Amino acid sequence: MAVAIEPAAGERLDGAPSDSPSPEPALSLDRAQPLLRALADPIRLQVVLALQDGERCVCDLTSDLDLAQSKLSFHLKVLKEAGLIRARQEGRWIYYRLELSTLLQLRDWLDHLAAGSNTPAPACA
Amino acid sequence: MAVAIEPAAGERLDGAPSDSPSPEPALSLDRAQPLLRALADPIRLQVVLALQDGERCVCDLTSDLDLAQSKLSFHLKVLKEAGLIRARQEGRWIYYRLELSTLLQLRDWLDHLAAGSNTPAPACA
DNA sequence: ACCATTGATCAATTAACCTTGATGAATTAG
DNA sequence: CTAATTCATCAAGGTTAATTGATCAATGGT
Repeated sequence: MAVAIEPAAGERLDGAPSDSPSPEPALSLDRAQPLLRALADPIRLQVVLALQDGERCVCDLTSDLDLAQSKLSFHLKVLKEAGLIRARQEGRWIYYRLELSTLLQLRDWLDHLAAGSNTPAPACA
Repeated sequence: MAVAIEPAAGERLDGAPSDSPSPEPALSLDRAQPLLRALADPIRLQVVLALQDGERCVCDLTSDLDLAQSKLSFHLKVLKEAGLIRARQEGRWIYYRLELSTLLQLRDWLDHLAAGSNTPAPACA
């Protein structure tokens, strides 16, 4: 016993204590796996990084990352369906932005995974 | 059998507040991506979960997860090459265990990614 | 209305990955 | 030594995912 680690859900960025804007729903294995898959691609990671500083329209991303329009669109779709980014239309441009909460949920999931890794259990034959 | 599992490199498992802001080496994009890829597979995630409670030999994992020996071996190799697990031979059994620090590094990387996500930056045309 | 631009979608090819079954190396029991 | 067990590795085949080029819908300017 004494290993329960449920409290922290949404907080613990760096020093920021503040309040809790979102308790983060806590991810199940089935939900974490698709997120990992969506992030497990060099292009999609670049996209996510490019969105770190805020929204960007597809046209900008295309030139920033030097990608074929079709290619970028494909990866944006994967990220969107995974719930990692969100689209917003304005005029004839479409802006994408990170879905912070999803990223945080994944972080928390990894955190639990690591935290839940306790000790022994050897013995085989 | 002692079975001590590293004193933990990342800290902040459960209650332990401790200090040291970044005990983990800090992951670069190039290093985080292969880790995500290695985890982005249902079987490999199962393996990781199965190792949460400690070391297990391949034979046990095979029956626990009901996998063909060859198949499991393949996925163990992927995880090992990614640095997420480590093998230890004892007699004619090979025990695998989680490489906690790698998992923590990835968590920290995600944490930075999320923490570094500010808001503004619209404006396109 | 017409045309240019933005971006999504589709079909076909290509590439990456996973699975399977067989073989081989190392270890241990008889 | 021989046989059995544990596990890694390899080659072949199957499956899924990514890339490419073309087409289409929507928006906005003229």
